[in-house]
Amino acid sequence: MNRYQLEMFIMVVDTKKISTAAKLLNISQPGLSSQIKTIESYYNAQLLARTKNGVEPTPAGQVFYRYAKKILSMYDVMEKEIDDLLGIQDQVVNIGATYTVGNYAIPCSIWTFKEKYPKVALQLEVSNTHDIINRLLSHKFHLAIVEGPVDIPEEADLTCKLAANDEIVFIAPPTKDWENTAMCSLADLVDVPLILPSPGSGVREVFDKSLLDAGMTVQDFRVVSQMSSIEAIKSAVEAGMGISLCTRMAVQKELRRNALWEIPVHLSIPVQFRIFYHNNGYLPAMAQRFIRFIAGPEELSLCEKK
Amino acid sequence: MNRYQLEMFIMVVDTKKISTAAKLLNISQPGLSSQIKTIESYYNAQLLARTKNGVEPTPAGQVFYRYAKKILSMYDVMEKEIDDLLGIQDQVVNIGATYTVGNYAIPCSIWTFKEKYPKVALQLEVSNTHDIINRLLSHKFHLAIVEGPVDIPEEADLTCKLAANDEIVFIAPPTKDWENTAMCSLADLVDVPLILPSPGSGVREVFDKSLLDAGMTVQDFRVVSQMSSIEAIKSAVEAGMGISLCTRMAVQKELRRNALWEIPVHLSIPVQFRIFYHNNGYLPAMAQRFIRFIAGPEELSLCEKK
DNA sequence: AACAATTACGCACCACGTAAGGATA
DNA sequence: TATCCTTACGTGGTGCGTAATTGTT
Repeated sequence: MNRYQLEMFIMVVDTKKISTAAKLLNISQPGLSSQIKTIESYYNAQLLARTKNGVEPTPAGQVFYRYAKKILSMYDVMEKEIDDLLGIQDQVVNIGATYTVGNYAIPCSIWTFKEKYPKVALQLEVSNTHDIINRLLSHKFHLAIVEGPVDIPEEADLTCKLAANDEIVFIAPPTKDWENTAMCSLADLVDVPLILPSPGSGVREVFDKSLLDAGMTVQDFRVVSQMSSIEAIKSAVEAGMGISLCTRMAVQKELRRNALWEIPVHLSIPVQFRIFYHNNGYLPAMAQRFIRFIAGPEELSLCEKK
Repeated sequence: MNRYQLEMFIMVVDTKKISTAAKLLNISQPGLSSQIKTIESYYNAQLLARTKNGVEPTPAGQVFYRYAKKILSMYDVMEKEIDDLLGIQDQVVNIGATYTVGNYAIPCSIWTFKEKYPKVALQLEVSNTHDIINRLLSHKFHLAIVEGPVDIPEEADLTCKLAANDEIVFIAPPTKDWENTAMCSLADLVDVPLILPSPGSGVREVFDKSLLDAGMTVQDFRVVSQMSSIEAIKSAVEAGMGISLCTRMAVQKELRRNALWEIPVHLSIPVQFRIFYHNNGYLPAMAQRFIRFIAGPEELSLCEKK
């Protein structure tokens, strides 16, 4: 029985679905299923009753749920007490992040992390992938968080961890033209005015790569503009200049309040948020805590709500 | 972080030595060392200070120790509460055990287990290895605990778990002749009157096998008697009929109060206590709890005190 | 020499991912 | 067909054992 299993079980009970819990935990659904089964056979008791659409805890499962939370909070309190002894609360952690990550994913995480360690100083700098990685390599950051593919020099001794999964969505202005758009393919969009993220941005890299897989290039589209700022892109789309694309996380709010509409495209383009840090370089304890907070299997953050 | 790691850390702090803790946990010393290191790097804090002979907890280690105990007890309380819901407290568990195990190792474990589950009915039957295994195979027992080598038919679908490690000791009457006996070899004992456990007993099997490795047989010794009852053997040795051998566990008390003396022999003869149960046969939840209690990595029992 | 811990290295198991199957609306 | 869970199976990471090294009494 380990901490991560408690975390997993709690997530399943909270979401009432193994599948969505798996998504939030960034693991596969069968993987989570089998973990649940491991827990159940440990107590040889059924903890979850499989309902028509999902699962719900049995009485024994409810007991487990209650104690799992207690035990996890006990772990947290312990860690905090240890941290008090170590005197690491006011350490400075320098974080480099790319635009999407730095503007949309990280702020909430920093906020949450600060609730745990109010005195910690998290210095966040946002730039493009290339720049961020370079500055990590020259030890300007303790850690870097980027989206999309990254070129790391062979000789660099970096650790890489998955922080979160997101996907690229196509966004359109909330006008009649785009009302109730049917599920479409990339080919259906080639004639529509398209605003692209500038080359070098993570989203653009992912998009280019996925076009390549589909046997297409950006040349095939009617590109009306390229912009590097995500806010600029969103404004342009809202203003009706064309459609565009970005990570779901970046337009979560707009989609929710219908400031932008999502174009349902048949192709799913996943984007990985990854965290990098020096393998053997000295890491302040607090930086390590933050890494675990973001990317550790047993803590979930990057405040994504699905 | 998992339950077993908490258990391990507690054991290390309690014994103040990684090596003896490893023995009690039935794992290798380097294995335990590396687990400790894993825990330390998880918090990236030193939890144990390496002293001249052993280790002692740092302040942070003491915090960890305190919470580890709390968390473990919370797990226990949870399990009990789940068991209440399952209504398994008064299940009957049939245990078969060989003489050494049944008379010396198990009783204390049963006692301890009953503290946890007062209403459980543990039926213990003691016989020789062959008989015990046969009756397990014909489902007369839920589980069997035996010492020494066991012949299991190919087709039998049994699970085997290590319950504990012990070793064979040579015992002599507490007389002048045996006072301050120097470390000796098997060869030095061939002319001494020897009382052997009957063939078929676990200890005898282990002994025969280890003689074989040394290129000897029982014929080489001056065997004055063979007895199946361990108590009879002990009485005979105490009465001065000769020397004999048995597991350390079986003569722990006598050695401590000097009713018997141990002959320090250069050869170490380990004895394994193993627990067997049907793989696919139905196991009452309580039997599974008992197995975990005896052989599970995260609970230690078989009340051996070293 | 005996004991205690660490380092190095290899194997074996298990967690987890992919793919396919079954059940329900 | 879409959703949700399970089963089957292959692979990589790691827990742990053996052996060798260092340090201490």
